[in-house]
Amino acid sequence: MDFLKDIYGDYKSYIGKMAEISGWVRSLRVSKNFGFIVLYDGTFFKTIQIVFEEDLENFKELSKVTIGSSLIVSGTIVESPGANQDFEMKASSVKIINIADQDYPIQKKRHTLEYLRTVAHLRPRTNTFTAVFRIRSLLAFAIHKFFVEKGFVYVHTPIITGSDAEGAGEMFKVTTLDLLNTPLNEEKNIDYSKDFFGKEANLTVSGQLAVENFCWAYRNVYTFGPTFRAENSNTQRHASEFWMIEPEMAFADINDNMSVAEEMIKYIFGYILESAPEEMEFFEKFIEAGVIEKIKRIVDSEFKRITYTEAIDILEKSGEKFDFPVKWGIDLQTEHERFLTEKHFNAPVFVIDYPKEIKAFYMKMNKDNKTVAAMDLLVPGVGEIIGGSQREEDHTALKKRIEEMGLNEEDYWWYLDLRRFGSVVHSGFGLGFERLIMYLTGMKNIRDVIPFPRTPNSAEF
RNA sequence: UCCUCGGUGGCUCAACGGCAGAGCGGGUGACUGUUAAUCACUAGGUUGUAGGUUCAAAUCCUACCCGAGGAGCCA
Repeated sequence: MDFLKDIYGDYKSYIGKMAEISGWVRSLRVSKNFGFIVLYDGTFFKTIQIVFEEDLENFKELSKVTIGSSLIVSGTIVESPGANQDFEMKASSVKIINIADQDYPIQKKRHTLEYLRTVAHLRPRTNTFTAVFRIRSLLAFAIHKFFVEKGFVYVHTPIITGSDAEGAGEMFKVTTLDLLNTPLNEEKNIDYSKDFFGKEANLTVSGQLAVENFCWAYRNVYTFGPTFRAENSNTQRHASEFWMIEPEMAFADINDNMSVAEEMIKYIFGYILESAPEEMEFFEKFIEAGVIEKIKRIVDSEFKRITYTEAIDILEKSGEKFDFPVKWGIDLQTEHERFLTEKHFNAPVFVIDYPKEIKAFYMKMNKDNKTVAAMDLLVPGVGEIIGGSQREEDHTALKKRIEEMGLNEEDYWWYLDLRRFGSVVHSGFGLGFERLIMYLTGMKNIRDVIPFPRTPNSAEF
């Protein structure tokens, strides 16, 4: 068996030689005495054109195969007289493996992405999705490669968490209790001591608190896995199940944090440009004109770094009319973020040192006692792609913050312990894997970069 | 969750109170190099669901369901 990946790698050495290819029909055009089949074999983004003539014993049968059918084709690789391909295969025999039923939902025409979501089991066969999901795979590999090369240790933080205090959003409950007959305690609340884990359990919303513990063992660590948010958010950028990359570094402050984030983005983007040129060309042509140039510019550019206070200043002086008035202390709205990254800088920009009131309890208090060492990375088109911070490493200060935010100290006993046994300055961030894919490919909806997306009211497949 | 727009054949859409249509796809046939091939013929519909108004509803009204865009929450 020969593979398109290899043939495309050096097609000239195949010219005039026999080859055998197995794959699926993407398109078929037949005349009286000959026909063309466009075949993909899964190993490469590009397809091969099979030319077949009436001397084939199953010519009649073959000229009736449907889109999606599977074939094994033997023939000679020849230079193609056609304009759209350098080479093609002249078939000497074609074995029909399976003829797709004629109601195959993927047609030889453009479908809307919304329609393709309703046939998510079939959409990876289309050009768009075959490209998206190959990029997704390569990107995951590139992330591991980057961190491993830098000496980070990959930590598998739990998916089911006994902590309901990760502080990043609504959680999905994990239970084996009979929902029609839940045991109640004396206060008439659900008695979780009777549940599977003997306590309340949830799907994780973030691996951060867990991964921080491993910092004290390996210095530089990261977790990369699925996370879950039971938020009823219906946007192009949110899903109920998504993947996050969360590095955490000991002896690293917020500046080190930004440097690693920037280095990582550049590294993985460079990796994709190199390893998936065919897919990127496709996105350039059909999804977002200019996307390749956009990614190249990121790889070569210096990310901007401004403080929240400077950001507010820029927004106030911009003369722009915002729906939400700008004032020091507000949380930046989508329209503000977009203005900064798309209009003002037209580049990725780190915004740091946010007011403590609008950020999480574990973030390092700055000397001004008003702001914390938080950082968000904003990118054009997608908005917030990274959220991170330097962590509060002082035991007393962290306890105080937990109290101030009205949280329950007991829930954080092990997290607080880190600050008692060899505490150090440390920092980390969370990167939305899907948002990264969206930015790279130009795909506009998170549902179209997840194989089987989960969103409110939608868990088909 | 809120605001806006939409739901008509397998897909993409038209018809916007008065005969439910087109292109693509499917089927049948024609065609000696196609590239989303081309050409001819043909089958295919309880107009998202449930009510209501009307002589008459895809079209107007009400509720619900589903989808999209925007907002909030965030990654």
